[in-house]
Amino acid sequence: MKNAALSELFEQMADIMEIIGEDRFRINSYRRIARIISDMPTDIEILLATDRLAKVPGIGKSSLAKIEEFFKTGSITAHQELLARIPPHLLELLTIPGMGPKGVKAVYERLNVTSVAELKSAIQTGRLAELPGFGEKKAAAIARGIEFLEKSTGRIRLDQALEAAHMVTECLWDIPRIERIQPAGSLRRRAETIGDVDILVSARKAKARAKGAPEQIIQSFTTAPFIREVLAAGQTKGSAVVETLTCPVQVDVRVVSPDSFGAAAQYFTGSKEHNVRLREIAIKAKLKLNEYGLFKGDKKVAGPVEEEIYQKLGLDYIDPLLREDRGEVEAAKEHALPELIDLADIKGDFHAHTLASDGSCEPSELAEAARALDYKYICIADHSRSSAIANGLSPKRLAAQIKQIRKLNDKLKGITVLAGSEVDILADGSLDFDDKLLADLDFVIASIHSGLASPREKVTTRTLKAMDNPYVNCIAHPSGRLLGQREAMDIDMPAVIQHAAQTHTALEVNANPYRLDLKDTHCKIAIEANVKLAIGTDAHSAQGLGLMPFGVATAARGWATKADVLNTLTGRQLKAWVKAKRTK
DNA sequence: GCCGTTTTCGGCCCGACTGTTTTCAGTCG
Repeated sequence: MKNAALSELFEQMADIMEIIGEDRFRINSYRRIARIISDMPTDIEILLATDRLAKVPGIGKSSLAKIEEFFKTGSITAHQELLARIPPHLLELLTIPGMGPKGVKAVYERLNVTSVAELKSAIQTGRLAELPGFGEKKAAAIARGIEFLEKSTGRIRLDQALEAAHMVTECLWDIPRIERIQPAGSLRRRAETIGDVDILVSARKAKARAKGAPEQIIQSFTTAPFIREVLAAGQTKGSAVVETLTCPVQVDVRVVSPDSFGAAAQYFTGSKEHNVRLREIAIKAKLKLNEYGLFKGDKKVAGPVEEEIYQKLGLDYIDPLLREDRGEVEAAKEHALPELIDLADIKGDFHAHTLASDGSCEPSELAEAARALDYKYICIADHSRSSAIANGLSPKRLAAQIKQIRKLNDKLKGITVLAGSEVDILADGSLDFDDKLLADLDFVIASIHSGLASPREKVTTRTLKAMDNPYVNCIAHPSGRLLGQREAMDIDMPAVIQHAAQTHTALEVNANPYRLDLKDTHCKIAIEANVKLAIGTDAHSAQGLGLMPFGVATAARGWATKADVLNTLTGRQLKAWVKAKRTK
């Protein structure tokens, strides 16, 4: 699948066009195309071959020709021509915070700077500060930007963003007269990774310079003990780097007035693309939408309450989890939004490890923790023998564990422990345990833990073959990715989804914030193909069961309703669901 | 470059903060 590579080409063309000063609307459409392609859950080559690509909004004749050329020749002439106009490493300068296209153009044309290293030296020798439009402070800011870039790992995981948000929120609640605090941005949308954390605050009116006045709120934030560096501190906006246990996180705090709180929440939650769609609708209705409210002329028609913004635009309320411009605006118009799965719908967890493999709890402790969460069942799914590094169970040890779990269930009330396994899918697609043993289990999840870098054909066939087994109920972490650490396998996900539908196999939504696998867009095509999602925390401890909300959010971002998620079944319904495949 | 229930031409989202500026451009989200 070449979506990512192709998207990158369009992004690069847009970057270069910005530096050389092309028409900004033209640039925008290139960026839009890049996003459409990277968001696309299906292989773009297939869309192209089946004449469906031309129907995708945002892709016109010109870009269609470029995409065709890409698949015919492996490159795009227009891209090559643009590349030839700038030095090879110039685009890297754009990734430096504080350096935009105009800045890059200036340092290149006037100082002949063509790389980050050369820019560094231009700062050190003072040449950058002398450049018109620059100055001492700007040069220093760019130097810090380079330093930040060299240290930072880019985007952070959801759990890390939540930790930073929690630290700042706790500190803000200490300020008198604070009324509301609302994390916004990609964190509120529960995107799989987060760039920076946005937090909105409103306070009851306070006298100027009193605690609770906007500037004072920003000051309380930027002088908090966990702040490593202040990036900006204005009247209503503060931006700073928060030092969390695991990593530095950029946090933006914005103070908004209560009568604009809903509009601000809408605006700062995004996504950018979703907001652009909303503003287009506003303009067509002769309204103006900004972070202060929805206006008809000078009159504010909505502002304090987020729901009212949508209502006044003629839309059903759109859950933040759906605000990605992936069809939610159209659905809201037609009253066709899904009723999203909610944490309260979850009746059990399909993926937990015990001391028997690499977990830290006994089954009984996990059962207690699951009961505390109001679950009806929890599936113990320890590793199988091939995952030797995780102390995977031999057939003999698994048989003993099954007995142990049956015994435990005799004693337990209100919760059922399901005997399961996270059985390894071996290199040839066969499983680590024979069918006879698997038949004794209540629920079987199968997954790949080795050879993740194998070619597409291989990993795909392995997964498809595993699904053919009548005892495999679910494929765990189907892509194998670890956010920020390991790329997903090159697996043909549409084929996996199609086969899951045919074989009555669920696909896991692994709730661990490192994984979130299936990812949101794949969840959506799985649901459209009538495949059930099984959310599993992959817990290695009792606390690990608490990761469930990440999985629920990811499924919901893929438009999952209660009916799409296996975890909402009662124990009895689940048993019937498992049996249906075995007796097929 | 894309698009059309005002449009096949002429539009295309909006504001805060910063720094370098004597009134605004660049960057960011």
